[in-house]
Amino acid sequence: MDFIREAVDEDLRTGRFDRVHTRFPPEPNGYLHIGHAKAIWIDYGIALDYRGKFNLRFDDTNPAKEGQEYVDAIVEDVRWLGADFGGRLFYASDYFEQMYLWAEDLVRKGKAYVCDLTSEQVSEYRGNVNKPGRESPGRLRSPEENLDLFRRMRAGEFPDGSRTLRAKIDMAHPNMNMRDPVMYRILHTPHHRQGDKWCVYPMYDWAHGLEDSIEGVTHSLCSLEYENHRPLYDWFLDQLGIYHPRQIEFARFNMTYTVMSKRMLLDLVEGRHVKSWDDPRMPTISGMRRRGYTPAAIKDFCRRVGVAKSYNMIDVGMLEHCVREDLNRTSPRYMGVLDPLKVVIENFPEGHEEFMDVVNNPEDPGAGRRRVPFSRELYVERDDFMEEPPKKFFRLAPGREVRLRNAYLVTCTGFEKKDGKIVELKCKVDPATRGGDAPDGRKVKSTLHWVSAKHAVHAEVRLYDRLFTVEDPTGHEGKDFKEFLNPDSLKVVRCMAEPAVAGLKPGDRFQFERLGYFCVDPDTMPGKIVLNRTVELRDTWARIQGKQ
RNA sequence: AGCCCCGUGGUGUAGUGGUUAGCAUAGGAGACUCUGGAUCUCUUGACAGCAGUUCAAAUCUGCUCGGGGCUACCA
Repeated sequence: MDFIREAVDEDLRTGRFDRVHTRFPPEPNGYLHIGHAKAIWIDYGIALDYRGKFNLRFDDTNPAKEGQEYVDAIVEDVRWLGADFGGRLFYASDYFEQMYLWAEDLVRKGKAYVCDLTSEQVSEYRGNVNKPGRESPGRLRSPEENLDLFRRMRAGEFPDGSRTLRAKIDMAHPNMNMRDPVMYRILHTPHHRQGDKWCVYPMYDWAHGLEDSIEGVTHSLCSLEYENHRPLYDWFLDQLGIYHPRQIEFARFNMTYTVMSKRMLLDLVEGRHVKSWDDPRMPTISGMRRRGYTPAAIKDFCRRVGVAKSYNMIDVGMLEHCVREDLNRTSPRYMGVLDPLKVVIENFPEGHEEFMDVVNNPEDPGAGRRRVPFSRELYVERDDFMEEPPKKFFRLAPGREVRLRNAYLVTCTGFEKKDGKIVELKCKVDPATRGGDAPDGRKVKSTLHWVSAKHAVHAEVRLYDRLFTVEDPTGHEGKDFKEFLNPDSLKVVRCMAEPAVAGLKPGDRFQFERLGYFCVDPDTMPGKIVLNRTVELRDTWARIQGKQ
């Protein structure tokens, strides 16, 4: 039970509302990111918990920055996340006429006026936190004159920026938002849904409460930065005397090793530091989807992050934990080698091949089995062999016996070196251990993944690492966050995988045993498989190495 | 500086006058294991400070300190 649900409970108990209705109100000027997922799960989750309604509403009041591309992407992301808005998809721009009528209403009541100040003057007249503002000359005009001017603004008689409609509140208010905020600006810019119907557009503070009111929203949930706007939200609704929803603010979250603002994400895209909004390194919903994250993992993450009002920085490790937990249960396993080292099984006949019967997912008996070919020449992972193994290294080394997963126990009998680099391993199998167990019960300390050379499927694998080299790229004064971009955030390698991998389709997720979770990238074409590494498995050995 | 908000283990969060201050994650130790994965067990670690109210304070009050937000014709 978080503080928002407590407030909702209270409102229901006191009769302030007799139902619950929330909304998620994105501006279509960028792609959704993981922070939006949290907002969605608060909004939608509360609607679900209280059997209320949930709207997806585009807050499309600024045609200069918004576009249909973003609308489409956002709808797709919200659907994919699993927030079911049914037919409740709305647009603030559909309410422009009603908003305009209400604005005229305020003008008539003497609560709003047309201001002729330039934007620089408006800013100057506003004063600052220590100094009260000065009143605009427009304040003195009669309602009739203001009404005439406002109608002519709408009619397109004045150039962009020449006038605004402002609320008449208090130029000395300690809350800067109450110092006669601008309600409408003149903008001769076509709107992506309204075309050139309008040349005055409403500002957020004026529009948002009206949108909520029109839709019958009960709880208008938003982030902390709007706390100081609540008095204004309430003021407009009170002046109009219309249905009055309750705004409640919660803290958004930051995550280590990434950035979360639309502006910065746009900067990364436009500066070509990433390939696109859906680059798998991006914290965008589309990027995470492409990387292999699941809606369930993201939802679980949002649940664990919680809802509160304090500044917070979430360890990206938490997100990784959530996706591992989900994928561990649901992903079929395959074997693939990212850095191949050839192995010749000397006592295995040339040209002979066998098929090993393998469980697809040990966590899910229903996932079935498959057959994996085994032959004389194999690939194993290069770092699964050491010529001179340190203590605690349990994998292959000269004379040592290990298990090839689901196949045989093998012993390393020798290796070949060229220019100081190991190029080939020689091993022998114990034929009695077919399947992986020794009849005499002897144990080995390690199990390796492998791929039959002759049957191997080639794929391009994109290995992702954190986008930034520091936990908080925006927290270094005087430095641009892009200075901390990780030059190694993307590494592309070729991998050798077992044949079953050739049958996968874009979007399919799976585990490469011992390596991590991967998914098939949409760049995959006939004859070219492209895989993304979602996240590595927990790696105890890497930790031991790190300590040494 | 004016207004607003927030301070609980490393991180995130629960707690609503009486709790051995809970949970998750991360860290440590061990068990088990055909993934050094998963699973299981144990474990380190927190109420920003100072006063006050009270039999009793993380919880109520005041002050101090610390952090964040606000001064767009963006949202």
